[in-house]
Amino acid sequence: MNIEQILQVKTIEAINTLYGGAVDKVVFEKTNPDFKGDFTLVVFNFLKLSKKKPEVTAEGIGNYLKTNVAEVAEFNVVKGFLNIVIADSYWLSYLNSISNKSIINAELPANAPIIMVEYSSPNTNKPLHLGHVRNNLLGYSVAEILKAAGNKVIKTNIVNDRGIHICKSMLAWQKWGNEETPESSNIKGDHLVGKYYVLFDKNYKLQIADCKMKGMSDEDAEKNAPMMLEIKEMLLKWEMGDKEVRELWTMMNGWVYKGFDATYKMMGVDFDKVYYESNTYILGKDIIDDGLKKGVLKRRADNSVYIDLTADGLDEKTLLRADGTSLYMTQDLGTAAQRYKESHFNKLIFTVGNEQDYHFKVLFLILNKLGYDWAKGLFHLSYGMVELPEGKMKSREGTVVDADDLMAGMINTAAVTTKELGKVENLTEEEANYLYKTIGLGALKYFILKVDPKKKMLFNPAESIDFNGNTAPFIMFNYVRVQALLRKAKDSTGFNPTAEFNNTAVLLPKEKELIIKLYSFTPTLSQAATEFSPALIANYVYDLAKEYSQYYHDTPILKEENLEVMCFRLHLSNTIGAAIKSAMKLLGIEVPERM
RNA sequence: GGCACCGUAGUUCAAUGGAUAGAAUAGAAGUUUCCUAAACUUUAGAUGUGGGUUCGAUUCCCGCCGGAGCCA
Repeated sequence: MNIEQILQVKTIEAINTLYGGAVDKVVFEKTNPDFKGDFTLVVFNFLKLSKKKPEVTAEGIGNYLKTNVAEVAEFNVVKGFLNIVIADSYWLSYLNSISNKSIINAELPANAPIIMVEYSSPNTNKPLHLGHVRNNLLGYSVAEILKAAGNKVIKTNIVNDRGIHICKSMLAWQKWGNEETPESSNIKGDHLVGKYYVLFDKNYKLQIADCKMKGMSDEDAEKNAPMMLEIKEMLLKWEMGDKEVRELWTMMNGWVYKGFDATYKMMGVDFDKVYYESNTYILGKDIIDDGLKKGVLKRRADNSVYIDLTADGLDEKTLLRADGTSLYMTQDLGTAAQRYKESHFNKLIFTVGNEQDYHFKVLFLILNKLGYDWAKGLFHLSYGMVELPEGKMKSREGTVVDADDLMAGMINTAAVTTKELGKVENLTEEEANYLYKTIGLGALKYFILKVDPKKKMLFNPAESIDFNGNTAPFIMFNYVRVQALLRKAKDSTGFNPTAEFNNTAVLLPKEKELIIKLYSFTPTLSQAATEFSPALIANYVYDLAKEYSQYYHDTPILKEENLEVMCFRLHLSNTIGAAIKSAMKLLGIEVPERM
């Protein structure tokens, strides 16, 4: 049991003994910095039992804890708040117990829950943009966090590689491509395909305008523009397995995958299993049959199949068109079932933007109504859109922020800044380039992940992402300072970070704060895992780095004359450095050894 | 029209129903013969609006205003 759990148990005991009332749960929170104490209990909830004033109740519980819990050094009461001070000796032995141990358990228990995390899921008709960047970083980080919290994680990606929109770039390439390839044009494959997607749209719009001139309505013009008819025909051919169309499709998708791989690699994300919609889009019809049999789904007079969700406050949802063709919902029902069959997951997390909240609500509801037990484990990790100052990104208006450009820009800014600060003197070119990449991409990842996933966030391309203040470079900087201290200590004093330390001196207030901060790593990790929120880790690691930065500024470490105290401070620094590195890893951010 | 979401310093972000609403950045003023100043210190500045529940509301409920989204 850790100290918090001891306090909880003993407080329940205290209330029972003193006031004769049963409480099943009490919560201690961290004491507000303006008051003396480490943990605080708010006693207002127990007044009904104690039938005494808040101050008297708090005083009673405080006395009980002080007598019955050895680690409680003292306490004070302010109104209904009971502030508990834990003895320095406890915090010192706690630090000893965690220093040199990995703060995250690498070993998974044999019966670890299986969690499948789906993220990224791009279309193969255009390169990745800032919205995908948030998705990828979020999915990857959540997977890391769940792993660290003791789950077996399977990262998956389902590539949307078929459909009418994919035919657009294919048709444009056929018409105007002149056999252009990534090699011949020296354009990254996904960008080359994106170029033809845009080209399609441009010419299609001209045709629509032309049709309208000839007197068609808006709707008819869009439906009957020659290029629309052509891609519809192409899609039919694709579905019938037409050799020429399939070959073109295979070739162009190949270009895109090569491009995506490069982007994923740069971003530092990966997948255990990749699905392709071209293999899964047929799935789902057996579920429809099952649903019809069970009477959960119904057939309309025109032969279309639907589910009535009006009792749940939703609409009637069509699941099969009158002509028997399926919809997105149909295949999503099928793929979910297929994945369960393959992996027997306990949970399946879909990392998808909040514009699809309704879709997932319906999807989960249907699967639950069909009586599949595993449907209870489905979760939509719904994240907010990334907006630009002028509003939502629109590919048609050319306002998208391209993922590759963004990352390259960040690395470049990191290079310029690092050189300006004169920090590259003793580095080889290779080391310098690694440093620019680490800093630039770290800054970008932190900038995105520190925001609560549920909330929309704003990105202003005109203002470059900061490297000062609440940023990854600041956090890295504090890690680097620790490493510099440790190198020097090893050279000059032979400091051994794996040895136990002794410290009989009284802890400085900041030292105690730092140890308590380390103590809260584990609860923060479990909270981040239950809430699927890397932002909690980001905020935590920033707080830790900031506290350490103040400590480093105010407190001599290597210059401390008392050897025992110096040794303790080095241990503390070392442990904080390790915690920073571990936390950053959960965010998918590497830290440099020097900067 | 129906459904769900959001509104906190100039700006970008925090705050399991708890104490005087925290940071960063931009602004003002300082700190370097001292372990890496991408730092540290001081200062000024915010809960859209009106009700309700509560000992206590940024947080929960209702109305209004404003913003973005999904469904036909």
